Amino acid sequence: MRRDIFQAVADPTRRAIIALIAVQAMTPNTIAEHFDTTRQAVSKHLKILTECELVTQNHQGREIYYFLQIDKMKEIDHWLEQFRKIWESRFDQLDTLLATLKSQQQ
Amino acid sequence: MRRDIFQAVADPTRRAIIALIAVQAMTPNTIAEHFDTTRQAVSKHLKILTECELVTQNHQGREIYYFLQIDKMKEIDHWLEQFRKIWESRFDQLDTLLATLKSQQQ
DNA sequence: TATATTTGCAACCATATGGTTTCATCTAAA
DNA sequence: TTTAGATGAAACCATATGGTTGCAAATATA
Repeated sequence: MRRDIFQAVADPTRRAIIALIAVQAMTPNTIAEHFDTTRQAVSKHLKILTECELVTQNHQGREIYYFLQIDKMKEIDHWLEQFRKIWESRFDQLDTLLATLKSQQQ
Repeated sequence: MRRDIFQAVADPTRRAIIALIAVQAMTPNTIAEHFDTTRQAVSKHLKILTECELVTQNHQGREIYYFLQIDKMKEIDHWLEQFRKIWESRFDQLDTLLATLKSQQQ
């Protein structure tokens, strides 16, 4: 079972959970109140987010606060870096195609 | 069937395809040579990438060159923006937790 | 101590996903 | 015109995914 940050972020509910707890740590019950789904479903999402180290637990009595490991989000940013270089330097989206046609002529 | 850029990017093979054609447009056959899978599987990935407008086709005779719509990648960058603001301003990852504890005391 | 609250986990289910093989279509070349 | 190459689409399959309900464990409260 693949567990990486890209797969974690693929689900829209998980993206919403991430945005939610980025502002303030929350318990599963509180998080579930924000969605039209069961607490258990949210709990499964939190498990996935925990497995890829995107969130961390903090036990407070019988409540468990989940908070975002924002540094982990930098992995996506880092992956985007290679493309950012391209879109910042490229005049036109057709450049790769033109490069291809040019290489074909060789 | 959900088709957004986050779901498109969730698959490691698709991420590799994206990185591959970011440099130079390629045909399905050429792309498939880079992976330990069938051409048809690559074709399915290209279909998904096309459906969410991450790649575009350019017909050259009986060959079809696929090239990356790099601008679409900016959508991920844009989504990351909200978190970038946080990780650039936050001294410590525990800040949200501390904020939570503080709000509890009220 | 007995009860209520919060949570995680297991079992189950319908559907999505990623892969394969097979086949039809379109275009270039003999 | 016939043949070969490049591609997309359909059918099929094993597994992953996201959801549910039910239950057990741990902790706070009456």
